[in-house]
Amino acid sequence: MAESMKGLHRTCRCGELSAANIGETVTVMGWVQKNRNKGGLVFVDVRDRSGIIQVVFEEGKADEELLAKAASLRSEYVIAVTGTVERRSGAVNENIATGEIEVIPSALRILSESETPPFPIEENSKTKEELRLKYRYLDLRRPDLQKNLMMRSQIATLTRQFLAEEGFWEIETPVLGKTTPEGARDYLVPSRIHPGSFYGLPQSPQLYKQLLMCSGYDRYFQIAKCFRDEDLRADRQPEFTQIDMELSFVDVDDVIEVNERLLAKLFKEVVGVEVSLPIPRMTWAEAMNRYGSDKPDVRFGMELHDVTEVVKDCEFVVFKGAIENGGSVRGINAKGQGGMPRKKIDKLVDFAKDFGAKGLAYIAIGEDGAVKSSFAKFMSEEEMQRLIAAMDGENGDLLLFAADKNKVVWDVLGNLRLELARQMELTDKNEYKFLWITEFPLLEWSEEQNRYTAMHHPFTMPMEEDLQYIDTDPGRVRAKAYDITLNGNEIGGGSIRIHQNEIQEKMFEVLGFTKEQAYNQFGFLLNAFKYGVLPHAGLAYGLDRLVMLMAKTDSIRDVMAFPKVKDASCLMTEAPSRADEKQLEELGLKLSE
RNA sequence: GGCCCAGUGGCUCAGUUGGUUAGAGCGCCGCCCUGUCACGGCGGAGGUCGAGAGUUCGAGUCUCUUCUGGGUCGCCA
Repeated sequence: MAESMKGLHRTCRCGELSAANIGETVTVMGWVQKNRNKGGLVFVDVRDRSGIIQVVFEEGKADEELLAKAASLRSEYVIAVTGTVERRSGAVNENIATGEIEVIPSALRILSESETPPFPIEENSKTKEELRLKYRYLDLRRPDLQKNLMMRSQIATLTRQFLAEEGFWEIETPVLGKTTPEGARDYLVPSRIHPGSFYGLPQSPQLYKQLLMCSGYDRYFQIAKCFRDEDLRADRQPEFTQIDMELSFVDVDDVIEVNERLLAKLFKEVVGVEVSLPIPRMTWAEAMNRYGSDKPDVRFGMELHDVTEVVKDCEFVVFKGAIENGGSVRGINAKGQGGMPRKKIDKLVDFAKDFGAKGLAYIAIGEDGAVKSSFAKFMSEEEMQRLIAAMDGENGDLLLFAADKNKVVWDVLGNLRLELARQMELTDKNEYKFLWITEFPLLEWSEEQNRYTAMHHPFTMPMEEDLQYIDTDPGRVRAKAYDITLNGNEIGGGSIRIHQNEIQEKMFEVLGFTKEQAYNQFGFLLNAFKYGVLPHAGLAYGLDRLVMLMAKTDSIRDVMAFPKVKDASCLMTEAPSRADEKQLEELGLKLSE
């Protein structure tokens, strides 16, 4: 039978008690973690978000009724205990923070009973995620999730504090906005008042924050919910949170400077990591050439070597063909992996094929210097030696080569490099290596759409010195865009925005928009730009991903309270669900099936 | 949309080349136990082996289909 807490007042949380409280009378409330009944002596562990405290019911000290009540406690009952804090008369438990004290109770109330939970409420759960997500409210009782969400809260609080001190105003922007065809697929919300019309949920507050700059708000930030209707990944959810900011009258260095100090503060205060400033910068071109990635993990080397020049005259058709088609031949050197069994190398070849490679050429150098290679028969001895030398190949090394269009070669070797690092255990989760990536290409050719698309977004400022190529060679134009990366993850990105109407219109033209289409979609921005628009720039972090890295987990779901599963549904609420006929009718919607 | 992995009592798992009545640990229920904290002792309950079809004298095990969850490619300005 559930009892009332009337007349009781919680004096502190369980884990807040220490030897300093010895002798005090306290009232704690929480969940029964464990009941250890020794007969005339009952130990009850009480848990709340702060930790665990042991309560000891002893025959003689506690009356018979109290002892019987204690014995009746089961896991996850909610109880209130009033008693005195005492030094443990038994052994100290070194494993918990309150291990040298215990509460000797004078009163016990059962505020709520509980069914046996479907899985144990404990740290380092081994229970399948599927079940934990169905009972997320129980999963969230576990200390590891509580720790992660506490860290998330701390990060949000520190961010607000820091940005406020730097002169940023926190301003909310609409969630019901205008749908835009550029970029990711929008979530649509039907309008009841305008049947057939839809709001789009924001993929980011991009346009609103630019307009706020136009309106003179100078510095804005928001911890903003964003939505993208695309397939999920371990680090991607359909709704996620950005730390979003925008600044007026600034250039690249200004944005980077304030953000470096923000990152340094967060890492220092939340995880005790000193970030040495300034954070190194690397151009996109250098990142691709050295690491095959625009978010390189620089905790380890294994850089790409461009060997196109070395092999350009050889008879190996794979290399030759790639070069003749305007591509390149590049390789990576997996140090000490020369003895890798053939089967494992074949697995790497399959891995490479997943990223578009037609194959993977290799040279395995034995400890004795004997060379095994998939293409040795097409090369002279001298060509082989030159290639090995170009790769810094030594005895015991495994050299892997990709030959194709640059984009494919980068992608294949960039990912292969990460896979090998994983196999060779070259990375350390406790090491944090930040890197800015700058000078991204402005545009990207889309085979599917047969046109250029914006690599960042259509409001990104081209680099002045490249503007001359925008008509003749648009792919060559670099952007004033920057990403902040950490250990091979993009944790944030931003750009200087276009603030000249003629450049903005030019941009839409290059993207294949007619003037009419551009005004139809973004007219409010283009119009705003007619009335005194200032230079401005911004940046946005993926908060979930940032917390994930700081909490050292592998899944974004571990740092969100109520995440969705792979097919974007929620196992707990069973959202999304079908709307009833009346709702659909009001919205003017008819389903086709 | 493609590919890969997993699904066996409440939880985590084992289950041999297809072969009697599918096991273990934890949890749960009952009894006992005054210093436990992974408490201990004794006893007990609990399974359509994700679902469906097929092969077979016989399927947890083999085949096909399907469902659920995870990872990933495409996709994600």
